[in-house]
Amino acid sequence: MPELPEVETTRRGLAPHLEGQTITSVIIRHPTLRWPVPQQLTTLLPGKQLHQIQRRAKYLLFDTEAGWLIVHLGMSGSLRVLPANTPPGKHDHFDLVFANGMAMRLHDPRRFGAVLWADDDPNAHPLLASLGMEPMTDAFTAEKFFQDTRTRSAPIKQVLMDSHLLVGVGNIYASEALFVAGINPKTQAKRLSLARVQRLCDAVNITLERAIRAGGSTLRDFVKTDGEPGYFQLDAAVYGRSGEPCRKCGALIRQIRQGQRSTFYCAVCQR
DNA sequence: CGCCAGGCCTGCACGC
DNA sequence: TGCGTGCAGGCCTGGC
Repeated sequence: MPELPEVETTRRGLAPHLEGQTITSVIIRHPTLRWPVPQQLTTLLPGKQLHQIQRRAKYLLFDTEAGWLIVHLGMSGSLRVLPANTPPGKHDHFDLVFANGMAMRLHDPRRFGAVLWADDDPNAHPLLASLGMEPMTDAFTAEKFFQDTRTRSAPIKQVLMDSHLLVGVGNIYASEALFVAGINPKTQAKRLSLARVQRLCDAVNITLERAIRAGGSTLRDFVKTDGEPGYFQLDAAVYGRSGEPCRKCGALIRQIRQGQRSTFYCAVCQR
């Protein structure tokens, strides 16, 4: 479920409730998510303060006095803040409990998510060390992405989702950004001109920023006692609109398979 | 029942 | 031999 905008919305929703709070206990109900949940969290974290919540790609980074807790939401994960004594549901695998009586609870039916640990620099963690450029930052430039794609003969849709080049663009936003840029998802990455790469990079930033803004209205949903955390509905231009008319030209939106993933596009607007 | 789902790592085959 | 690259498989559960 979560793509970068959802992860960033989660970060912004959690931060005001948890930053500065002291951790009193850690509850691991399911010891294996995508990878084993480090057992030592239960002894490392109690008594330690949570300074700040940061984000790198789709990883949430919890800066604590003892080190860094790293959380990835996978495809079905969500985090919320609730009273620590709230009875856990079937897929509530992990709690961070705080001195103020609240807990941050990880819910993840498919268990593709992860809870990891880094003693110091989380960006040096093996899973984060080789990540590519962060969109919506100065580090993300069209010139660099242009250089990086000169050897890539794969379709631009798939290259756009290569986290070693650029992070945070998942299956939905890859289709959306390519529509905004007017680029056919089947185009070989290395055949795009610098000007078109520039348009694509702008489209990635605009698409993600717009989705994050849309997520702002859901922030209050991160604190409540029951129900689902309520991710926002994306107002997609092409994603999931197979067979429906393009909002720009009226042609029917097409759905194809690329790398075992669905891609949606308008064959008229995207060349 | 089969198929689909928004992530992302691993391992394999291939070509330079 | 050692890489970068492209591709398939796999992890799980739930909804249609």
